[in-house]
Amino acid sequence: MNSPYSGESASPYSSDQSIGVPSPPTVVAAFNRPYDAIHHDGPYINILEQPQSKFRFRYKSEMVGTHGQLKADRAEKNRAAFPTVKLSKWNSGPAVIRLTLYTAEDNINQRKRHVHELSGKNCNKETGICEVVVDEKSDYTAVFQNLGIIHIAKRDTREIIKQRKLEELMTLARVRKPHHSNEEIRRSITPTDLKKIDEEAEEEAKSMDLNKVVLRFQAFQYDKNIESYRPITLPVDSDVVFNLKNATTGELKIVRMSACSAPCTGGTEIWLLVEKVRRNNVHIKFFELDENDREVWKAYGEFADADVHHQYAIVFRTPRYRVTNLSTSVRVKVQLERPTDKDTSEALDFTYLPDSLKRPRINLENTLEEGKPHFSDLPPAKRFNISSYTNEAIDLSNNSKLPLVFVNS
Amino acid sequence: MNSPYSGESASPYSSDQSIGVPSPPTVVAAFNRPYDAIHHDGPYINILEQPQSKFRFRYKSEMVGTHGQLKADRAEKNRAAFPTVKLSKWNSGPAVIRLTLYTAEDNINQRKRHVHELSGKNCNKETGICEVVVDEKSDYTAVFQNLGIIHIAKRDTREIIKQRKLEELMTLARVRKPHHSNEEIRRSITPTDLKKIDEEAEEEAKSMDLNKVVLRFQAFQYDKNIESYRPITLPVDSDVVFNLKNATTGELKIVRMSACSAPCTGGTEIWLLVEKVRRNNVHIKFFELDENDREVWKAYGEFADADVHHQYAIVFRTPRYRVTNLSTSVRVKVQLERPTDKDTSEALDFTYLPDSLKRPRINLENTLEEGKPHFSDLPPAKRFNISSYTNEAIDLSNNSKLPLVFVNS
DNA sequence: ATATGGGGAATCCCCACAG
DNA sequence: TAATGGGGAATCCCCGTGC
Repeated sequence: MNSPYSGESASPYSSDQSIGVPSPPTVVAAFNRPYDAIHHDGPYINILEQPQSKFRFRYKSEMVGTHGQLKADRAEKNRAAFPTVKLSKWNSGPAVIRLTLYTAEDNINQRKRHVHELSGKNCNKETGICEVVVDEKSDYTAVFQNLGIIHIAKRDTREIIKQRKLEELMTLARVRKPHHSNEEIRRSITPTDLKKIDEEAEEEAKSMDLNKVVLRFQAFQYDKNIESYRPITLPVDSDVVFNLKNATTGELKIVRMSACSAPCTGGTEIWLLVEKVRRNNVHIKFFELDENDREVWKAYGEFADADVHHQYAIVFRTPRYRVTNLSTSVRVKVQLERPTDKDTSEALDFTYLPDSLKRPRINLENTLEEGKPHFSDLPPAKRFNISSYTNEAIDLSNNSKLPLVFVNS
Repeated sequence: MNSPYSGESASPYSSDQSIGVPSPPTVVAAFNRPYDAIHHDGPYINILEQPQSKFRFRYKSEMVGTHGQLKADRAEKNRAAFPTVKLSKWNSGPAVIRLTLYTAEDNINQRKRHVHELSGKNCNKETGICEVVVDEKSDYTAVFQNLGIIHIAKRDTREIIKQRKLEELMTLARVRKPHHSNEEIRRSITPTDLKKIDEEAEEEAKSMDLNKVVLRFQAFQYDKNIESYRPITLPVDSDVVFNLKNATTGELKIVRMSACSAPCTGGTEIWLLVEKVRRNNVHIKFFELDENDREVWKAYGEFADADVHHQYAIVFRTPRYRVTNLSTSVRVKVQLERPTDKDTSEALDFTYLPDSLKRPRINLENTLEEGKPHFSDLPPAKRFNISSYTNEAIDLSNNSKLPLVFVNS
């Protein structure tokens, strides 16, 4: 009954902001843009430079040496820029801006403290939290150079979350019962509390996406009266930062393409070398833009699961173009597309050629050996599209869905 | 001075066979074939079925459930066979055949006990050693069904080797000083001994190849006089078993090839999808056999490091055939070849075609857009080999050594 | 050397299929 | 309903390149 959980507020997280400091801020931002806060009378944090959206998170084991810092989204290769925030509508002396990693749920209210940590200058090695002082001299602006994101191993997440929850619970209890000794505080935590924490930690660990984070900023000032820091702004979250080394959030890229034109009738086999994709989570999109860059047509390359070779190569067939009676060739675009997050690779040029059947047929059969199929055995779209010795493609995997053109004995 | 290391024999391993049992056998085989042992008067172990040469070693963490056993080298998919040995020239009652994993140095005398363990029926969970009883009923033959090879993580090897050496040292000391108490034995091991063990373990761990093992067999019989087992044969090693899940020892395989014929003049670009290769450790070998299966010609596909895409794809150019004035096509073979161990993939058929320049030229330039190079700009070997829209290959990696045919804007 | 980036090795997890 | 085989995710290690 004297469990900290059994106080008047349903959740320990709902306690008011004005006391618990410098434990991590837990009230989530109701806004993400400075102008959303105009109705709010006090100071606020203004994100001047968003972090880059793709960045490789590093494991602790990779923390020997250094591996480059999180840059600003709009950083150029020559002119580096870094995540930057400004404390606005504030001129009451030095303040601390605290930066903590949070989870990246779409619904801001569901975001929680992330297990991942920040590394670099101004970052606390224990907590993985970064704090910098801003003042008039710096125009109340904090530039976060030298940030790294430490990828906490999945196997450690449950325990870390549990410890943090325990910590929180004890802090809360201390606030509620300032006259109690540490020993009493510890004993006030019941087995039921512990069980609850265990379960919550389990659940949170399981649902935490280790491949995205947001940076949560909040400003604090030292208050002599309470001899500690208290928040002077609501927290604000940055855009999502995705882990670059990951097939579901990493960068989509076509590294090499075996051909960049094909007949408008479709069905041409093309080979792609790509960066880490997941066979069930990638499409090859062909599309056409009008002069105003509006998409006027799109279609997808065709391939089966078995045509994706170990996340790094895709053998597919071109889709038919929207018109098949072209008299001149048409330039369109191709790109990879990832259904889960709608992300796309850079788009490459691709040329649709007039229907080859309308061009003079050339008989090359005399160059074929006996025992090989004649061109006329092939589907129309293939019949002309390559000369004898490149038309052949053999497939030794026994689960390919595509018909073979030739089979080796 | 009373260190076990300071006894008369230089190495603790050189003590005579007749005492130390059932500690693992340590004297290496002087022979590997039964007929090598004919001059040897006593019983010997005869390997009737060698183990398969490629097998996936499994980590302890993979030992939930089962993943198939080590088969015999000549096992068919329908008719499974297993590593089998026979105790020959022996008819003095039941004996134990012990199977232990050893390292696979070419020089048998350098082989050491391997850190990897055996799993399955008859295998000791602590030691990873397998022992089965043979007798007249079984014709003194042991069939090792149900064997798995447990891959010990590299980070654990040093400590394991160290513990084993310590164990050995204490066993040796006990044999030398049977009247001493365990406590005394332990104290007889000096810091110098420990240091030496540490260093040896470090060195052995570093040099141990975790991707190959041999099975070492030796037979033992229970001796009532000494109340323990003693060896009745020399040990014999099986052929090497390579870890299948490894780029330097795993199976070489061409999964898919973009074309299986090209002109004899060489230089045709071909794409391969392959299983895990290492860019600096793979060649693409073209070769020709005469009617007696003697190799009469070979040449290698040309590619740069950058043409190997993440261990799974290779874009290369065909070598010129030994004759370039063919009037009919010639069938040769292609296969992957791994320099380090001379291993090769299955060979595929490949056809060299008569020089395309001798065939009628076909002008398809009217299908090309302006701004693209004309065929005549291409090297001769490329000029004819594919029609306009498949001759294009774009390369977006900025480190490719090969000239691009077209470059996207 | 040290800072940055990146490839892939080593380890671990889990799915699909054929019983 | 466990035995088999295999792909790839998660973790970790180390190399080439440019100060």
